[in-house]
Amino acid sequence: MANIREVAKRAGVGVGTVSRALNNTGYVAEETRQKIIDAVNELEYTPNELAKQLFRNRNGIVGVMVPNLEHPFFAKMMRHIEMELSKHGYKCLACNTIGIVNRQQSFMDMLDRNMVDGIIACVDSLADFEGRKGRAIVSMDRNWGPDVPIVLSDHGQGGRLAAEAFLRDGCRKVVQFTAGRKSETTNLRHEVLAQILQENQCEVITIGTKWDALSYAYNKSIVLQYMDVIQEADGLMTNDIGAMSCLVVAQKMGIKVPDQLKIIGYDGTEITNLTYPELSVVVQDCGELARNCVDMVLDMIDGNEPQTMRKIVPVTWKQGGTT
Amino acid sequence: MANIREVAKRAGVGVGTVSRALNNTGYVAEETRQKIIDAVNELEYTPNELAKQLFRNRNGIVGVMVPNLEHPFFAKMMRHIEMELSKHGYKCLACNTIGIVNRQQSFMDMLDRNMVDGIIACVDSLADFEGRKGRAIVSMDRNWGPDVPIVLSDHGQGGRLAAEAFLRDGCRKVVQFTAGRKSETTNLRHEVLAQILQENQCEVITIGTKWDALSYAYNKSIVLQYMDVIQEADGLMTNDIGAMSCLVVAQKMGIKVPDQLKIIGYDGTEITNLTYPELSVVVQDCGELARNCVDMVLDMIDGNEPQTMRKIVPVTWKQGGTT
DNA sequence: ATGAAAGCGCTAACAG
DNA sequence: CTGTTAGCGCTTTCAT
Repeated sequence: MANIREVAKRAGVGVGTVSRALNNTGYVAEETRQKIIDAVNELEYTPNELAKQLFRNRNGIVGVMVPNLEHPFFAKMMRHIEMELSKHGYKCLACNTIGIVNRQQSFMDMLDRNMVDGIIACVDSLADFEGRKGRAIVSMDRNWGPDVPIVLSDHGQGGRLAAEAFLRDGCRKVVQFTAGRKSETTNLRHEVLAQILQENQCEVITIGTKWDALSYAYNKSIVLQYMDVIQEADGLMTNDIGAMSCLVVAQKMGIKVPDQLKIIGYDGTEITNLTYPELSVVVQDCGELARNCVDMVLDMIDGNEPQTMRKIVPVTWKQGGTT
Repeated sequence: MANIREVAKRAGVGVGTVSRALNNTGYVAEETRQKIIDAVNELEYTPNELAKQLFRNRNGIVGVMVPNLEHPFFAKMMRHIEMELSKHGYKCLACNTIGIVNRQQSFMDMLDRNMVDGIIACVDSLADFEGRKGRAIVSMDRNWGPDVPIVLSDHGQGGRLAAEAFLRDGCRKVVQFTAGRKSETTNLRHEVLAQILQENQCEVITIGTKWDALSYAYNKSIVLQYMDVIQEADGLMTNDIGAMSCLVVAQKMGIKVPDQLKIIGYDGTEITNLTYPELSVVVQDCGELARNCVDMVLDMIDGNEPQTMRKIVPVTWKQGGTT
């Protein structure tokens, strides 16, 4: 645990010279540099990042909040965000917000305490954003008001793609499960789906749930609870997990998919490859979402105003065997 | 961005007093305390954690390495580890190691640079552990040699539970896909399974793969590649994703599960609820694994020797519809 | 009970 | 080219 002063002493130079040599900043004679390198090796010196961080008032860490790290969609986002951050030399501090009171607030506080340089938040409520205008915060897929830039999928397009698939298959009565709060940006998919289907004389039943809790058991219980509604429908759309739950329950009850019921998953995470038939899905481009979140937050950390307050990323359709 | 000196000046006291008041350390008169609190509020002062961290030479962060944050098992571990760390006031720095060269090494370096107080590693190779004896490193499920304490599931028991299920169902020929390197602790499950089955006149075919890459596509391609072998078998065990891939492919080919083929998943992540029939699985207790990893690493951060170099956590059997 | 002062380990400005 | 010095913002003796 040698420090820079010991290295300097051993090399017979001043600490400033050591710092310059090690950081390649400013001039240092080749001979001197070599003496310093030797001293570093002999002492097994490694710079203390904590001291650098204090000096710079930065620590190169971005906090990433999601409701649940285990949820396939958020896990995927987290993977992409972490890799993208690492490309830029940043580290990723991960945080589950569900199930821990005040977790979100304490995470936001870390910005003030300089424990993170910025935050990417994929969570619902806007708790404690007040007074943090100008801080490096980017929201993923949730509207936190006019002061927080948001990166999100084109859910209007998502709703349209799903509607077109249902119409293509001649559906007359489609059920959709919505998640979380009304008036969320993410509910646009359901509004667009309903509008397009209704314009085409297809009935739409919209059922509100709180899937976001991501209890697989809860998902299934909801499906079971509404099974009578589903049985009378010929189409269904909800998030991946919900859709897969429906598929399983429908199969168990002898409903033929896709003959009697078309099912569309929203998100398109990898797990939708693991059913039979494979789920037809609207795919969110997590790589691109992550890239935009990271670019924006790093730009803000550098002190710039957000280039845009709203970045929309296209979604794609992936045909499976359930439509 | 007021600092402690400005607060002190405003309150008309010394910085030491402010520090003591804010941290409840040492005496401070009620009247003085109040003046300080007022100053804090007026200035909207928040302590700079970076400075505290330098002083303590700790930052309250534990690095957690996994191959892939998106893999259901590692995502589950990450969730549990993060929640467990947060219970103890620690933060979780997440890291994907797959697909980025030298990622693991640079993560290990962070220990030396004081960028993390400790590391929980769920990765294969032992790159760069050399010379770090005594550092706060805990390994999850991988043997990194005698100097690194390890927390792992009782894979012997896991193999036994699976074997018993196959025998109960009268299997005569069981295929198992092994993942990653030979001689891994995790391969014990396959050895025990093979031994028990063979003792009971049940043939065992062991096929080595590199599932760990966690490409769902790769999983499926492997299953397809060995489909002729699988078709002649009446039992199959591999990790959750592999097992689900098999289930899908088998169903697609008209193989009846579980009548013609019994399938057992190893890990027991939530996604195994999402097939029909639900997968029968050996469940790893990620909560308990996480608790032990965290307890050990925090203990080591406190400067203690590991209480044990090997902590084994029981697994459980969960009966699904595929056996 | 409190203020002054000495660091924590590093960087950067400044004078030579 | 290099050594010295003054901080970064905080905590903690140590007198008083």
